[in-house]
Amino acid sequence: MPVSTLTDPTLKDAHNLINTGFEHGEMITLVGKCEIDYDGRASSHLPPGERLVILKPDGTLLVHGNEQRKPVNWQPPGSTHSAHLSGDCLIIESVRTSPHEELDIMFQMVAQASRFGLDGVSEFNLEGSEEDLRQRILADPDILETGFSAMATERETSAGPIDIYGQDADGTAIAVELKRRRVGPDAVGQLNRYVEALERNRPGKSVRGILVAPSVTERAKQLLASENLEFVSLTPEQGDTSQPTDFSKDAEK
Amino acid sequence: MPVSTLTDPTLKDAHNLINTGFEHGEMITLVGKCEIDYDGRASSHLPPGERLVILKPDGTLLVHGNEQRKPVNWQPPGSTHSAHLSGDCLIIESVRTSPHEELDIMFQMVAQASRFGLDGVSEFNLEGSEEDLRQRILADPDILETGFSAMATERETSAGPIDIYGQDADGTAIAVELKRRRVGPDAVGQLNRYVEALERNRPGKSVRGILVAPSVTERAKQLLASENLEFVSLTPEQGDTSQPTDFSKDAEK
DNA sequence: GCTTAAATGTCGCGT
DNA sequence: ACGCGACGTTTAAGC
Repeated sequence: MPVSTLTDPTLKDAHNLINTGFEHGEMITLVGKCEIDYDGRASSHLPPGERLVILKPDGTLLVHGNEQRKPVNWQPPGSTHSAHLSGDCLIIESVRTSPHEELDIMFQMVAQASRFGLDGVSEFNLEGSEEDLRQRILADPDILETGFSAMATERETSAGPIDIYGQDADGTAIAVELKRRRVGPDAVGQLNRYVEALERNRPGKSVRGILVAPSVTERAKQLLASENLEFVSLTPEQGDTSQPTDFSKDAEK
Repeated sequence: MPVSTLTDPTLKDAHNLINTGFEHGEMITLVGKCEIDYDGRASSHLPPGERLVILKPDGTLLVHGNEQRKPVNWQPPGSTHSAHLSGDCLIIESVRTSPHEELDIMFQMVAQASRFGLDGVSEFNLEGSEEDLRQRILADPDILETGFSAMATERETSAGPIDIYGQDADGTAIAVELKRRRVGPDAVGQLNRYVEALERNRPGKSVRGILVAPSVTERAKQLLASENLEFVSLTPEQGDTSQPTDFSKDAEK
């Protein structure tokens, strides 16, 4: 796993390293003082400052400062990168199409330039997702409500797809919206759209709407009540008995 | 702007560099082969593979592969990092509290280790945000609708804050929801929640709801119609006459 | 600290 | 390519 690193290189040497990295489809990192312009979905300008710049072979570009998880500037995968020297600056240009977005990084000084290859993507499985919550309910529908039976997942309505569509012991239709974590008003609005869409399609017949999540906020609880929707507390993970002290914040139906 | 870099260091030397970086409040980057476990809001495991790891002095941790804008694993700012040698591994531990989240990175091999300081945050102003759109309307309310007058921004309702609350030439109340880009059903649901909250609070009096965005999707248009809500096409930027070919996709009131 | 909604959100999946 | 919704969303602002 070879890494080529230049410390305090001339801009010309940094430029050469970058181009070699491009040719080999490698990762490139640059540390130095630079000024940055972005124009695309929005636009921004960063005055000269010290940053870490990362170029990935898939066209991703990241600019990181010394704080925050989010890059201060970036380009998404698929962008096209190029580097050139102009006067006393090393300029990195990144262009994306559809939508058109452009990012220009002007380096006054490069303190470090590196290039290296990384192996491809490896197996990665995340546990605790909304999909896990769905599987939990489909495997044992009674945990949602005694007598519940699932009839479809991702059932289409004019307002969008319902996570689980089913019926209760009486045969009344139920729309179930799943959330992996505590929810606010947005999730209630989502469920409400689906229920209203179903009711518009089957006039006269009522449809129950059930929001399934670990818990709901107070405002969401009020909205559920005013829309005549229901809530069932479930987590994606089976034996999740976390935060017993937070029990007071769990909203019940 | 001093950068200390080690190429193909022993794990012991890499360990020393990391601890020195911690002491000095510096950025640290590591390139090497590692295995990663995460447990917190969800949980995941990454088998051994080559990655770029970034540690920021504010407690941020990023793990990047050779693709994607998003890190494959991370810890948010405020996390606590530590490094130690264990057998033939260099282990980085990161812990976050509230919620408790833990990330363990086990390096089998380090190809590059660096530490360097970056100067603080600098001026950064983004243009084209929803706030810009709001300013545009407040400066000239007629661009929304002739006779419109704004009475409040972020006006609170039982369903949440309305972007702009005002009235039309007839004195009828209007809730305005702003979006900086083309919107889907979620934005319609949001506006609808606000309008219904206002109507619940002032029974008998009707409230108009206007969604302001560059354009809406077809489904959103249908939802607007079924909820009796309106749409006005505006962009955050003044002279934004982009995508004339997309005009057919702009929904009109 | 919790809630709420914006974001250059990003990302994957479906049409 | 666009629509749609999940995401360990992250982040900021208000309370």
